Amino acid sequence: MSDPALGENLLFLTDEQLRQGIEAMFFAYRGFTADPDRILADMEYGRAHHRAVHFINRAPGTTVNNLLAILGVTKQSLNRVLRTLIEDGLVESRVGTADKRERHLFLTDDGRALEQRLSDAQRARMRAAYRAAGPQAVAGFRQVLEAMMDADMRRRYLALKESGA
Amino acid sequence: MSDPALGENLLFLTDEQLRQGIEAMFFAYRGFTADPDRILADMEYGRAHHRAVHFINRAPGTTVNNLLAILGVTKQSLNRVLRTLIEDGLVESRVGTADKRERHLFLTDDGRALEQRLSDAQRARMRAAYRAAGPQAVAGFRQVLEAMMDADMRRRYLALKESGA
DNA sequence: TTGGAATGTCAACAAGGCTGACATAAACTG
DNA sequence: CAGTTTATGTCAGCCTTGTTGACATTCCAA
Repeated sequence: MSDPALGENLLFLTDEQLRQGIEAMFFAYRGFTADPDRILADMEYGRAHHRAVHFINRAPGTTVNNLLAILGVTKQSLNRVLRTLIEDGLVESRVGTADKRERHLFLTDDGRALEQRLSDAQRARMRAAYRAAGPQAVAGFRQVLEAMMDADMRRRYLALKESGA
Repeated sequence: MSDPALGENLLFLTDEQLRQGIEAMFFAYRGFTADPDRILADMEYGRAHHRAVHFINRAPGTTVNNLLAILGVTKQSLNRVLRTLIEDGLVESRVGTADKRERHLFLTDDGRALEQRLSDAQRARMRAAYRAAGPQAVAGFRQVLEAMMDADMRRRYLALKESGA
């Protein structure tokens, strides 16, 4: 188990190392969501609205079904969130041209403004963490996260990554 | 912004890189919680129970107040969870000896059994991700996560890490 | 003895998940 | 064309897990 005479050094796979990684994920995710959460707490919105706005901004014109798959929630849950965002004029829903059953989602100017506020806050923390850890650590960070995803989520993540840059 | 003639290569700090990191965190955290969630779904328990059981196992005899601070929830929320765990015989609450106001929390044999099931599942995914990414990536992963935490959470995380190994 | 700390409990509420059932319109298929 | 499937929306209700506020108990410490 802890025999250092292995052909390869596998000490990073001990239960204790894994547990530390698990706890690091837990505490880090709290920090990750803390700043946008603080902004949203002053509004009638929550984390679910943030996620919707983020991915609509990321893929303008996305359909409801696509957003559903990315977010991994039910249409009822998403619809509740989208309805308020549309009512409040942050999101616009346009009937599809090719397929009129589909609704294509876009951020309005107000929606983009909110998205900016939220992602500025979240990126600021991310940037500080990246800068503190350095480019090599960041590469490792991304590798481990990708390996941790479910296969279908990894596909979606990689597709977004491609489309972005 | 994207001038490659900088003294240091800071391309890993572009908004696009940061956004990819943000999305990686989102998708990876879903994977991170998926396996324990599946186990808990078959019981009357949720993710909050998992967290409580995890940290009681990690620091046996911890007080309610300490657990409160680690989990970052209100005592009412935690109490609801603890009550069911105690009623179901998974957690034991012992009145403190030095300070009889305090309750010290311990897992029972049944509690340890559940903790094992949950952490085995979570560690299995973590182990696969670690193995796929390799030790150097894991080191970077941990560095970035630590830098992402709030300062007080980082203190708690490091204290746990010390105590563990 | 009195004030404050640690804990527990009751009540009420909100966000955001979920399921099930049903409606509508559009597209597809035989 | 008739029937089925798909995409979406909506209503109703439920669960978990977070919140606040109020109040009781117990006990330590000044």
